[in-house]
Amino acid sequence: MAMDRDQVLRDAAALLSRKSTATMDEVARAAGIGRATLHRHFAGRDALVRALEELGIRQFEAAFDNARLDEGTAVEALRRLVAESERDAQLLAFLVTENQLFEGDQINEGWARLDARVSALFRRGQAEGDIRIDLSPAWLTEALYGLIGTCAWAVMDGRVAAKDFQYMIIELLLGGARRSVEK
Amino acid sequence: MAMDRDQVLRDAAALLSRKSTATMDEVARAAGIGRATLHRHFAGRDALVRALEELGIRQFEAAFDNARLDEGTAVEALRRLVAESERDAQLLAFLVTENQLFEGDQINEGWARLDARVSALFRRGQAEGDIRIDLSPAWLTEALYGLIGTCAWAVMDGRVAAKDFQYMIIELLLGGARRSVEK
DNA sequence: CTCGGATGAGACAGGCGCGTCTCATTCGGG
DNA sequence: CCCGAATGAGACGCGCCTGTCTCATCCGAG
Repeated sequence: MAMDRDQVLRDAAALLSRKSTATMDEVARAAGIGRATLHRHFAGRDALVRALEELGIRQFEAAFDNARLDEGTAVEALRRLVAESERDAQLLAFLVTENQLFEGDQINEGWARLDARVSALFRRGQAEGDIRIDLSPAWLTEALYGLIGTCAWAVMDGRVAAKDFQYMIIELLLGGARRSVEK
Repeated sequence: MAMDRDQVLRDAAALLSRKSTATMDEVARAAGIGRATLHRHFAGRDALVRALEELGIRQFEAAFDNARLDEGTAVEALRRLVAESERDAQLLAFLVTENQLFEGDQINEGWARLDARVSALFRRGQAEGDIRIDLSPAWLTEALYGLIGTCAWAVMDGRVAAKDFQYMIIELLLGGARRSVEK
C-alpha cells in the first residue's frame, strides 16, 4: 500500500512549506504517488490544504496532551511540548506561514484552542515566577511557533543538526543567547 | 506620482508574505496601482520576486552598515541591528519563507554575505564571552531572522504592539523567556 | 488461480491567471 | 495653455494547471 494518508500530508507540508506555489503534480511526486491518486484522496488543492490544517491541529492537540502541560512546572511542560512537537515541526512550519486560512471558521477555532493552551502555559509560568512577565504570553506563543518552524527549516537545510532540534529551541527560548554566569 | 518603486515592493512583500499565491492583480491592488503599471515596472512575477530579493538584500546591507556591527560589544551591535531591521521586517519575513530561490546564483551570494556578517557578529559575541557557545552562530542567525519575521507577522495581526517590536525580539533573543534573579 | 480494489500513466477539456496591447484620462513640465 | 509621459481600465490570446476520465497494471484476499 503506497498510500499512507498522513504520510502524504507530511510530505506535502515539507514541500509546500518551502515552495508554496508547487503544482499538485509536484506534491504528488514528492509524496511518491501519482497525481490521480492524490486527487482521489483530496478533491483539490483547497481540500489538501484543509486536510493539512486538520492534521496539524489534530497532531498538535495530541502533542499537547502527550506533553501533559498541567503537570510539573510550566518550564518542564514546555520542554516536553517542544520534544513532542519535533515530529510534526515541518507541518507546523507550513501552517504558520500559510496564514491565508483567515476565511475558515472551523479551522480558526482549532487554532484558537491551541493558542489558548500555549498561552495559558506561559501565563502559568509567569504566575509561578519562572517566566518573565515583560514578555507577553501572546508573543511567547508566536515566538515558540516561529522558532519551531525556523529550526525545522534549518534542519532541512542542514544548518542545524537534527539531533540538536529540541536543545536549540528550548535553550534559546528559555535561556536566550546571552551568556550568564550562574548557568 | 503614484508609483514609488520601493514602496510598491514593500506592499507586495507585506501581501505575499501572508498569501504567497496572491494574484498579480491582488499585488497591484495592494500597492494601490493598476495591474498594467505593475507589469510595466516588473516584467512578470519572477521579475517581481527578483526585485524583492534585490531590495531585501540592499536594504539589509544598509541596515547592517547603519548598525555599525563592528563597534562596541556584539550585544550592543545586535540591539542596533534589530532596531535597523524593523523598517523592512515584512520584507525579511517574505524572503525568509520564500526559499524557492535556491536556483538564483547572484541572489544566494548576497544572502551568503549577509549571513556571514550576522554569523560573524554572534561569533564575536561568543569570543567576547557575552554569547553562549552552546548555541551555534548559524542557528542564532536563523533564529534572529525567524524572530524578526514572526514578530512582524504578530504586529500585522495585532497580537504584538508595534512599539514593542524591538523590545520583544531583542529581549527574547538575548535573555530568553526564563526569569532570572539577577536581571 | 481468479477477482476486485487501488494505483499510475496519460488524455482531455475547462478555467484562471499571465503577459501584452489599446485607449482614454490624468498629471506635471515647459 | 499645450504637450508628452505615465497611469488605469479593460480586452484578448495564450499557456499552464486543474479536475476528471479512461485504461492498463499491480497486488492482496479468497
